[in-house]
Amino acid sequence: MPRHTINDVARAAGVSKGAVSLAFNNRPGLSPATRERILATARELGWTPSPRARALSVSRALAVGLVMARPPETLRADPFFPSFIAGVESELSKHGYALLLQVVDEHDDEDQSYRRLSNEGRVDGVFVTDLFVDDVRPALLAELGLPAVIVGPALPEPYWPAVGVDDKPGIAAAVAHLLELGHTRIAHVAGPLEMVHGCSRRDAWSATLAEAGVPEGPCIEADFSAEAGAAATRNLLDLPEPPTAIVYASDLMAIAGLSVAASRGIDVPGQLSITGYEDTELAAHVQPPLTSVASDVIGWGRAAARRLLELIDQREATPVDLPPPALVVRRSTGPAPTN
Amino acid sequence: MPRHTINDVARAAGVSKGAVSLAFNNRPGLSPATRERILATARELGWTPSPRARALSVSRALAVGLVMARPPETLRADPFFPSFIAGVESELSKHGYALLLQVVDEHDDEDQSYRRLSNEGRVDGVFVTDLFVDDVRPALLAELGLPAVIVGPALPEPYWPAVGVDDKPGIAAAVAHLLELGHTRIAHVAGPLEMVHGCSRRDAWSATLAEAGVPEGPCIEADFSAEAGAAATRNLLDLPEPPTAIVYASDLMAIAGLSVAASRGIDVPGQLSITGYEDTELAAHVQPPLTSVASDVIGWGRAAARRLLELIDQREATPVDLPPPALVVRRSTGPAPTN
DNA sequence: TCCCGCCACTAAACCGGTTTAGGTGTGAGG
DNA sequence: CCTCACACCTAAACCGGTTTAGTGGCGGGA
Repeated sequence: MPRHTINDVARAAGVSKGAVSLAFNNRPGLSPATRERILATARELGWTPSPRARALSVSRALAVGLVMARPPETLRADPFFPSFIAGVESELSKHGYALLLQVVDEHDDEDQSYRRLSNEGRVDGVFVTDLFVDDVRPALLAELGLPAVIVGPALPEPYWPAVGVDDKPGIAAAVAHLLELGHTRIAHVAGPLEMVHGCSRRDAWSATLAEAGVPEGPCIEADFSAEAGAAATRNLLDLPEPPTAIVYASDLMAIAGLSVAASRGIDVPGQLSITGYEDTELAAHVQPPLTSVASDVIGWGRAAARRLLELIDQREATPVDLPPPALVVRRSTGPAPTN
Repeated sequence: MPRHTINDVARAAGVSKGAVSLAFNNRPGLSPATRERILATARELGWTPSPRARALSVSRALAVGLVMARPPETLRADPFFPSFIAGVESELSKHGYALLLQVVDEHDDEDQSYRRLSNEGRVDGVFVTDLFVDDVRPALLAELGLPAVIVGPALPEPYWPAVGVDDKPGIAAAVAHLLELGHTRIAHVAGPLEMVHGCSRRDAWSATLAEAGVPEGPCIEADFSAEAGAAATRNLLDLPEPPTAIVYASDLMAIAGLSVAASRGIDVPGQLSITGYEDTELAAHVQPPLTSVASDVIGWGRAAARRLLELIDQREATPVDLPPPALVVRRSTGPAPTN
């Protein structure tokens, strides 16, 4: 069956196609009666304006892009994207927008990706995730004139539209929790420090300790992967004076760390307390259940999408208020060993 | 800067825009010299045909859709999609196609999603994942006339284009491995049996045991989530004669199971052997490292994309040959307890 | 009574490609 | 010398919407 077009609706309603367009974009210039008649006719015919044609004439793509630049290996276990995308989608679909996904392996390709998306006009805006400290992408996107929302903790330059849950309160809560339990040698297994969210979590850990007047424990840089988390843990435990608590920058690393401790016969939380970040589904189902930091990733996605659409339409930014990340205390944290 | 259009190129090359189109779709009717001149001019101007306009005139969307219908909660920890999407994308981008993503919470919404994607003409085809036994979607898509590729183990009706790694060999390998180790009470924690991949893994487990002449151990239906995996494990261990080995339909459930065993002081693999499915990154980093079944999900995504594009273009299907899933033996499996 | 302005609406141009129906120039065949 | 076919290219229609310029009718003020 050949789909209906605006012409069919116009003919059926006895008006010009211009009128149909006016009715559907509820623009002034039609009598209420005519408007209603047109809408009714369209409903009857089951007609809906074609995004393809609309996109061409309004010179908009009616889609936004998300480029995931991690190697698939790292991507595999990432619990963040599916939830984030769910939130994004729920907002986009309300406005007739679609989400275009790209996955590239190399960071070089990522630039190309944005370039192509932009000058093929496939998207009207993009999300930028996994920002690096000194990332070139904001500059690139500015040059391309492509609206972009940075997904992640706030940046130094506040004028760049970033939407994100500040991870500081989450990490701070974890550190505070450990301090309360009497720990004084609190280590950190960080994400890559060249990444903004790796760096900001490390800073939060460091700042919280400083505020409490407790000397900073050792910090090892890892890359959010289980492998690296395990290696970092081994290094920490091999220290002459190993920490009594480790704050990990991700659940994945924390779970790997848990397993390293177990394999060495180190009791968690008796001899070692461990906290994760992200509150993966699995966190509650490892042994012992992992204390972690949970944030509302879906709401975050929704907020980011809303902001991006505002940017595209050059509308005023509505303030986003996301709940701060919350510490979920489980059994991987306990009183500092007394010896 | 205003982007260039086909008209600019035509003018610059001193030809009509029709000629430019011919050159770019390398269609006959141009002398090699002219063709080359046009392409050179375009290259110089940095012009590339606009998918928007192309989509309108060829009546194609130049995009395909993927609808993820799981509740975000289940989606969160799913290691499948990111890799799969990476594979899909790598194939699509070669052909100027884009991937449109939708996430819906309810299965009812999923139908709506496909309907909308189809009759808004947003996509030329879709992937169908997480197929149910007696799923209505194939019928719906057939009715809509929307090309679709089912992602998952092969279906009863072979004429429906399905691309997937048959999970039978993987599960069979796991069961065979356990049998070799002397296990005779081998249980299964299944995915939802109303889902094709839940069902097919259960069947594979059952069939392999039958072929070996070993009586079927208990089978508990779960839903691929960690929570359900843990509950199922508790049930199995509470049996008067608990199994000595459990084959899980997913790593997530297996890891949760591992943790249940640990919390009860049951030694894995001394008293209980455990296998997962999917070979998540974490599998190698839990305690003990999990024996699991790995498949080439990226290659799978690539194959599915290739098939879908063929379907859309009404081309002949090139045979897909994906490596069968392979058993990765780690330390969660060992000889059956002797008592 | 005439003119002006406004409302409701239509006709046509436009977005940027593809595609089809010609149109021109050249060489071969009769 | 005329015709015909063919190779090469152009002009214009088309995809399905949006948008702008313009038209007809009607009420109100002078």
